[in-house]
Amino acid sequence: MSAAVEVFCRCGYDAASVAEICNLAGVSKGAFYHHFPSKKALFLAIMQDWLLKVDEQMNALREPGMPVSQALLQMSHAIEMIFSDASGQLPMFLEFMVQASRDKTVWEATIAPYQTYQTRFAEMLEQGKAEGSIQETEDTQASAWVLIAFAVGILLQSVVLPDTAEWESIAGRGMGMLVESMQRSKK
Amino acid sequence: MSAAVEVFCRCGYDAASVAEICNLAGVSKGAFYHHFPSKKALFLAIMQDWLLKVDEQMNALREPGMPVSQALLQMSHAIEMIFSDASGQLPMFLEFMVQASRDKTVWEATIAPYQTYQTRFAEMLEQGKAEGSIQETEDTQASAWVLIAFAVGILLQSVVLPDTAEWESIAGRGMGMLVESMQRSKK
DNA sequence: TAAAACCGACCAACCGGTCGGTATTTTATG
DNA sequence: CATAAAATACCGACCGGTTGGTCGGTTTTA
Repeated sequence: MSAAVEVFCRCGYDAASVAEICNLAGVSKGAFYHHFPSKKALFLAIMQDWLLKVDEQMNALREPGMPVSQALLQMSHAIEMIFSDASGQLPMFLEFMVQASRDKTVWEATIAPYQTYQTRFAEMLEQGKAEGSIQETEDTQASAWVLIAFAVGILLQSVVLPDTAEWESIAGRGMGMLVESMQRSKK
Repeated sequence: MSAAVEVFCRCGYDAASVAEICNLAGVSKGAFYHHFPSKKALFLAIMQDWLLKVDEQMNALREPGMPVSQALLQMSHAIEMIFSDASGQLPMFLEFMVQASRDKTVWEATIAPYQTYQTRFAEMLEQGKAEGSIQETEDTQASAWVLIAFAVGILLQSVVLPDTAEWESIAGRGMGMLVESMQRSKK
C-alpha cells in the first residue's frame, strides 16, 4: 500500500499502473490480485487508512479544558503535523478529491467523513458561544464551512506550490484572522 | 475544445480519450491532429482560454475609486459569476491543479498567473494601508496568500460537494471575516 | 494434506498518434 | 470568369505499446 501511495502521488490514479506498483512493492501481479479485488479497491483502502489517521490526529489534538478559540488555533498547528507527517504523500489528498468528484463509490467514502468534520467544527463553535468566546450572532454552520474551505485551500496550495511560501505559518495566520473575527469584539 | 472540456470534466485528463472527444465534437481523429499537435496541447489551449477569461473578469470587477476593503468583498461576489458562468466546467479547475502538480509544462503555464494574482492582492492590501482601511501591521504578502487559499478552497469544495451548501454566500461570509480582521478595529 | 500466498505468462481492450489518401477551399493564371 | 494548381481541412484504418485483470500452476504456511 505504501508503494501504491508513492506511485499514485507521482502519476495519479489513472496513469498509475498496477504493474509498476507491484514492481515497487516487490510482489507479483498475482499476489496483488490475491489481496485486492481491483485497483480501485486498493485506492479505497488507502483512503480509509488516511481518513482514520486524520481522525486520530484530530482527536488527539482535543484537550477538554481549552477555550474553543484557542483550540481552533491549536488545530492550525495540527496542519503543521500533517505537513511533516505526510510530507511525501500530500498529493494523495488531491487525488482523493479528484476521484471523489468523479466516482460515486469514492465520493461516498470521502464525503461522509468530510461532513463529519464540518459538523464537528460547527459543534465546537456552538460550544464557543456557550463559553462566551464566540459571538452569539455567528452562523456556526456556515462558519464551519469557511474554516474547512480555508484549510483545504492551504493544503491544496502546499501541494501545487510547495516552496513558494511558508504554508504552516500562513495556515496559522489565516486561522487566527478567522477566529479573531468570530470572537466577541473586546476593545 | 468545448467537447474536450466536457470529456475532461467527466473523465479527467488521463482517462479522457482523444477518440471520445472527437466523437463528441463530430470530427475525425485526423482532423483533430491537424489542429492540435497532441492531447496535451489541447489541454494547455483550454487552460490558456480559462486563465484569460478569469483575468478579464477580475479586471472588469475593479472600479478605481472604491476602498480596498470593499473591493475585496466585491470580489467574493465575482466568485458567484464564476460559479454561474462556468457551472458545468468547474471540475476543469481541479484538473488544472492536478496536472500542474505533475507536469512541468502545465505547472509553468498555471503557476505564473497564479502568482500574479497573489501579487495583485498584496498590492491591493498595500493600497489599503495607504488608504487607512487596512491595519499597518498586516503582512500583505502572507495575507494575500490567505485570501487566495480561501478562494481556492471554496472553489474546490463547490466542485466536490456542489449541493451541500450555498457556496456563494459562504464565500462572501468568509471574505467578510478575513477583511474584517484586517481592517483597523473601529469600535 | 489442505489452505493460503504467490508467481508471471497471457489476453482482450484500449490508447495516443501516424499516414496515405480524399474532399474542400483559396489563390494564381490566362 | 473559368480553370488549373496549390494549400488547407478532413478522414478512418492502422500501429506499437500499455493497461487492468485472469488463470493454471508452484511454493509456503498451518
